[in-house]
Amino acid sequence: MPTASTTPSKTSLARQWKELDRDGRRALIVKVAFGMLQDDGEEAVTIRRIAAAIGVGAMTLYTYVDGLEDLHRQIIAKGFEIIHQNCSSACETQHQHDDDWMPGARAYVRFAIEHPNLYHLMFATPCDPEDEQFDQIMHGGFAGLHEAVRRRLASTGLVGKPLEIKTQQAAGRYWIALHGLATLAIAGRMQILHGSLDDVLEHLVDAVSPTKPI
Amino acid sequence: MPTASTTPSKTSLARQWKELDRDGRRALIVKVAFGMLQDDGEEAVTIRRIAAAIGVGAMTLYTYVDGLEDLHRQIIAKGFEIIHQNCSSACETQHQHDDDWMPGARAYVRFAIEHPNLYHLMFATPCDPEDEQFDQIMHGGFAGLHEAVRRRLASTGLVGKPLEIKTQQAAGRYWIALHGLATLAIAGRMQILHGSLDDVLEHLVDAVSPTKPI
DNA sequence: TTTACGCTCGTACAGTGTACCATCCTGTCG
DNA sequence: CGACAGGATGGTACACTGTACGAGCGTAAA
Repeated sequence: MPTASTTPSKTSLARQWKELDRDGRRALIVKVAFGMLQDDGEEAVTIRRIAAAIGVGAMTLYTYVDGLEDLHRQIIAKGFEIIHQNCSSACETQHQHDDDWMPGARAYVRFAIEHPNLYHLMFATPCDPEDEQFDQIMHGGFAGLHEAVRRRLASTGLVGKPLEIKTQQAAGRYWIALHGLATLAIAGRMQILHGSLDDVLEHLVDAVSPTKPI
Repeated sequence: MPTASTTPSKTSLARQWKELDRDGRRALIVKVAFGMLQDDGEEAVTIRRIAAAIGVGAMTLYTYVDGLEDLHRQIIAKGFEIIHQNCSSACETQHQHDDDWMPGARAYVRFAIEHPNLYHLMFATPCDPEDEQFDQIMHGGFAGLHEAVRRRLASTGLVGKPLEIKTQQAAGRYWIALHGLATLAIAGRMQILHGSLDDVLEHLVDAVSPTKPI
């Protein structure tokens, strides 16, 4: 009885597990947890459930992952990789001189809506400024957005000299708007706004995109 | 040894409890839970802990509250009341013909930053469109924001006829921006943006505020 | 062969929400 | 005044959670 679910069978996972080395097993754990987050929500991501899915004792996971929080960090890092990739490729597909801000914005919001549990985990998990690993991940994710904004501004002639701070601030506002829309949409709070999500997004991007030289 | 904590002593709560009627006890439970959320975070809001704080058995709470989810709903409703009140009074204090959008925006973001756990609970809790109680609460909260935006637009002459849909959409964008900033600030993600929070807020509000007649 | 080390996981502890049900208290009726 | 009914109370229990501890194991080095 094959199902449409992306979850591999337990026996398949057990076979994979046996053949993998340390890093591979670590990756497999994250992958399984990732799938569970996607399919069943954050509360379903449980050490015992993951272990059972792979076909291994619960305590075994602790040999490869430093507890549930660490596992969450791994999932978040993977999430930032994906969103970075999605938005980058969405920006690439348009012509360089096109000043259309929408494809990247749409890719961002679509990612959030298609991965609500993941997006929530990525941004609702509080991170302390001391954690340099988290800082690394965040900067990596934001760097992609900033780069896209910088190039777009350059292509439209809105920025002559490389005013890093200014473009970073503009990217920040862009990000804030996208993030606000994404989180409200995920939480099911968009129904009280009139108009389709795409319309809202378009007007929002229009409002927040720099139209004067900065 | 008096502390600065807002948490009343257990004996005091037990005394209150005895003197209260059904609704009063229900309100007391929500109040205690509210304080715990504020002081110790969402995970600390526990049936057993609340019951212990009041000095009553855990199962007793179920006579007044329909489980933890219902309790969360009560807290969320209280949160919307407060944010509505804060933003309204902030908007009132400025002159009617003043087109400054900042006081209300500042009040909104300040509320979120001063009540991070509450704000997170209010907006991260997914609500299904069927739940009309939730719908009621949401509409109440948003109505205040919409009203403020509508009056401001009217005072600046940007809207002649009462174009409800348009002003509601404008209010939606305003809200999305504030919400995005608030959630990123709460999650500690603002450090990678340059400039103070107030600067970011000012530029953001400037970008998202309607400047042409709509 | 002996020793050492890392992987595995059964057991256990301290939590969680909450269902069930015996007890008790209180208000009402005979 | 006594008896009964109904709601409030909370002890116990079940199914979960994360994870600490330590015993058993296979493999590799000495």
